[in-house]
Amino acid sequence: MTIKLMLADDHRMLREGLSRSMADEGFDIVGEAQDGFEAIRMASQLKPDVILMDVSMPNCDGVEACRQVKSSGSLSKVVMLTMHVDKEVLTNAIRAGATGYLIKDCSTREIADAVRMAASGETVLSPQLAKSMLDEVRRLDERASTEEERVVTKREEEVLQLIADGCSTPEVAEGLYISQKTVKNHLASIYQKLDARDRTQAVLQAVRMGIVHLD
Amino acid sequence: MTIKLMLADDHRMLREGLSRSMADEGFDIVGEAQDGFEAIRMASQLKPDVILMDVSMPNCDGVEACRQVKSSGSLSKVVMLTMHVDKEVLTNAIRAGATGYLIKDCSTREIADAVRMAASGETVLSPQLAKSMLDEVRRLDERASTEEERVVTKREEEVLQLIADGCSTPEVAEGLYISQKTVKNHLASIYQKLDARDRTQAVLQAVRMGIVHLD
DNA sequence: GCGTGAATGGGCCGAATGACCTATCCGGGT
DNA sequence: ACCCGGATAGGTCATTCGGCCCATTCACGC
Repeated sequence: MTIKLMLADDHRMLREGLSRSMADEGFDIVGEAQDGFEAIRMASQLKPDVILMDVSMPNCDGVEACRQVKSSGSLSKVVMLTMHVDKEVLTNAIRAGATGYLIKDCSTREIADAVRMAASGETVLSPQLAKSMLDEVRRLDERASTEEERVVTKREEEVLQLIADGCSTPEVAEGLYISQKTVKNHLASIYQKLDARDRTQAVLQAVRMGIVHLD
Repeated sequence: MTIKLMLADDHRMLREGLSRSMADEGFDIVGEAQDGFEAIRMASQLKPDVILMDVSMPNCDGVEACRQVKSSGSLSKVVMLTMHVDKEVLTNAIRAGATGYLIKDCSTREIADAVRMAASGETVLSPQLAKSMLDEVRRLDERASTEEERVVTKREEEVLQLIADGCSTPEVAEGLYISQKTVKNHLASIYQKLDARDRTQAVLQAVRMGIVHLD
């Protein structure tokens, strides 16, 4: 039960290098396509378990080719290869039905692992991509947990969160055991700090800044 | 240059099974800890390349132990193991400085791959976790691109977007070349459909549903 | 043709909102 | 001892907002 692998990339050098490496890793290289159209044709004939597909190719790019292959009812898994980390392209690839997404400078070993995982139906992200996602988590997290340099005070933050949760001014007052007037004062202060002119903009800005969270 | 691996898990069965499997995969198992404190002590003495650390352990859980190890200046990479996919725990683990995050029912091969990647400094996510992240992308994407089954009409969507962009009622009216009254009518309709009682809640709900986008 | 829903518009009214002003109290830092 | 910022609270005011009536037009489908 060796895995049938198909390659699609317009650069001969890269294609042949990859072919050799993957063969060494024990995969059965059933075909190599030089452009998107060829990839679509070959996929339907060869029925590979996994297709390693370059994002940028002449005659129908990899994302579109992936979409075509998937919509043809093929069971082949598609792992996209790309030169750079690009969130936009990643999103499009996912939309097109790609099972994995790798950047090209990862090691032969990593590519092989990704192909094996894809063959078994697992979704695979390039470590660098996973890292960028996690970095984002870290970034958002830091914003949220920075006690110092806080733009709004703790109390103002509480007001914002309650408003985001759907409370009106009197309800916020009740929730915080303070008067409506104080709530309005906090809001006025918030508007200045967040450059907002009403509660709607203030909450949206707070969401953007990670100060409050949507359930 | 075999990779020095340390294990930290309170279940003897799992620890020994993992130890054997990882040894078979070619790793040098330099130590096994039974709880968080022991893990911290052993990490500083043994200086492993990678620590496979269970999230839940007596005497200082894995996340806290990871934090301690990292803050002690250790260069050991920490890969967290957990029973279930939990976004909250994942976030905490990342915050604590974990290099990877795996769920326990993944294969020996996957764990081995993860350890190798972690050792080389790559961030690793369990395929299932990566998948859940991608699923979220897919979900959001579908919401955004579903032409049919739209909850709010095109016009209502335009109103929502302008309000999210910071426009007041008269400004929305101006922007869409309609009267303020019509804007209010659209808003009233939106409130019903989105179960919101004011523009703030309507916009937040729209953001949650992917109907409008924050710049 | 007839109904339905989307989009447009009006009037009315009470409540909510935001702007601007003042004031007290407290804690931390100069 | 003094000042400052945060949190509390009040007043007044015009504006906005949302609820509740209503009507017209147009396009689509049955």
